Amino acid sequence: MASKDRILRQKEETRNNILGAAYDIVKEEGWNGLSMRKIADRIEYTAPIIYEYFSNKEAILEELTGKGFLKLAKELQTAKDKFEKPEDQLEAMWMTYWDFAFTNTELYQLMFGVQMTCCAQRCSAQEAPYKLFTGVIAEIMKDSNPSEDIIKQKYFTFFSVIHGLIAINIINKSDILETINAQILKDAITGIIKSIQ
Amino acid sequence: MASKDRILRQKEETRNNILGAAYDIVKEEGWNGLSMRKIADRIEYTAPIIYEYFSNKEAILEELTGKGFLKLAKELQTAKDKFEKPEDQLEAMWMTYWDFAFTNTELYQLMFGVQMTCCAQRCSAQEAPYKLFTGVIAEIMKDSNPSEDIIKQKYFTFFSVIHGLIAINIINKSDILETINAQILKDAITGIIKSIQ
DNA sequence: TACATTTGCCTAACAGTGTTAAACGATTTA
DNA sequence: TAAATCGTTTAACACTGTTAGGCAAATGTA
Repeated sequence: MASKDRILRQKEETRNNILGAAYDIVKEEGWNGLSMRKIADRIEYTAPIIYEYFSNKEAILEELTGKGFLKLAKELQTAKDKFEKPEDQLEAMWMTYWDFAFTNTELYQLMFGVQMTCCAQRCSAQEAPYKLFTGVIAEIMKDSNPSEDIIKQKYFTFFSVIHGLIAINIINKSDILETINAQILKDAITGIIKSIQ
Repeated sequence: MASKDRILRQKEETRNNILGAAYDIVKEEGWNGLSMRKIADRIEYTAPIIYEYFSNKEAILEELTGKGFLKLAKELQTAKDKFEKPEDQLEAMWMTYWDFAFTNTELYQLMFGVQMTCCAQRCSAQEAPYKLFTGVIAEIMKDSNPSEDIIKQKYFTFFSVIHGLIAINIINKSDILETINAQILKDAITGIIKSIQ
């Protein structure tokens, strides 16, 4: 009964086709453009058969997420293997992480819940917090006569740490110890302030 | 014709009611639970009248985003006003920012595009990158015999900066100068590595 | 007061979504 | 050959955002 094998192989293939089609659609039309019927169209089937491979749409996303983490882990490993000293390894790994996010943006969005806000056209209100922060930063740095770009950079440094920390906490729903949060937050803020004084 | 005024006031009121109802629904059922018909139900109207106040659903979200930034700016301002020295102001402002994110989580999610990933049950694959990083961090810190929590903390510090930086870049779609990104990234990575050696 | 116009609001509908149940033809099994 | 199973589709349900049409009350005009 070698035909059993062939059928199993075909099943595995269409399973992969579904995942591939889904990711292709997302790359072309974004996450909002993804629908079961569109996936079915690509693999030249009708929508209901997808449910014989995945229990629902979310299951497809979860599998893609899993594949994403696997791919990331693999790239991190090869980055690590290029160096001997752990300091160099760590730097290479984070650089790889950075690159991964931008060569697989859609995947990264799925894995870490980064949504493109509808309000991309920076509603003018968005400027107010920005100006408040940069104003104070400029005040602290006034002795060294910093350029606009330097101030912007310092602002983004602050923003990155704190927004990043907030994001993990929201996504992981307070899986992280409160003390760790407080420690990182305090370290980051005082550290960056010191570095700009 | 004072009735004109009353009608205008009523219009403004239902406009606010729509925004309020929308935000209430989101707080109760999350962003996926928000629909035009549910909003209409709350304000005791039918869905189409909402379109006399907002051109579409996205316009409602945009207005909420705007309100969010306004509220944030106000809170930042009062935090700033409590101190004289700019260093203290900046610290107070970022702490306020932090608090804002967690007392207005849904709003923050909308403003900065933080999605709760479906894969909240940390698909085991998610562990692989985590273990890779913490492994190397532990190696660097091995002389000081660090606890699990300390290593976790260092990992999250890295993650925060880099994920935060990635998130801004994805959301703002490369509005930020490449040089600034490179600078922050390099500063952060080498800085944190130095701090754990 | 009588007619015309505007306003406020609703019902119905369209096209799309995720998902399920029923059916139907082909293939495999007994 | 008859029965059972499999792969696939059609049809439907309950939603979604959004638009067009209509009805009835309020308003403006003669």
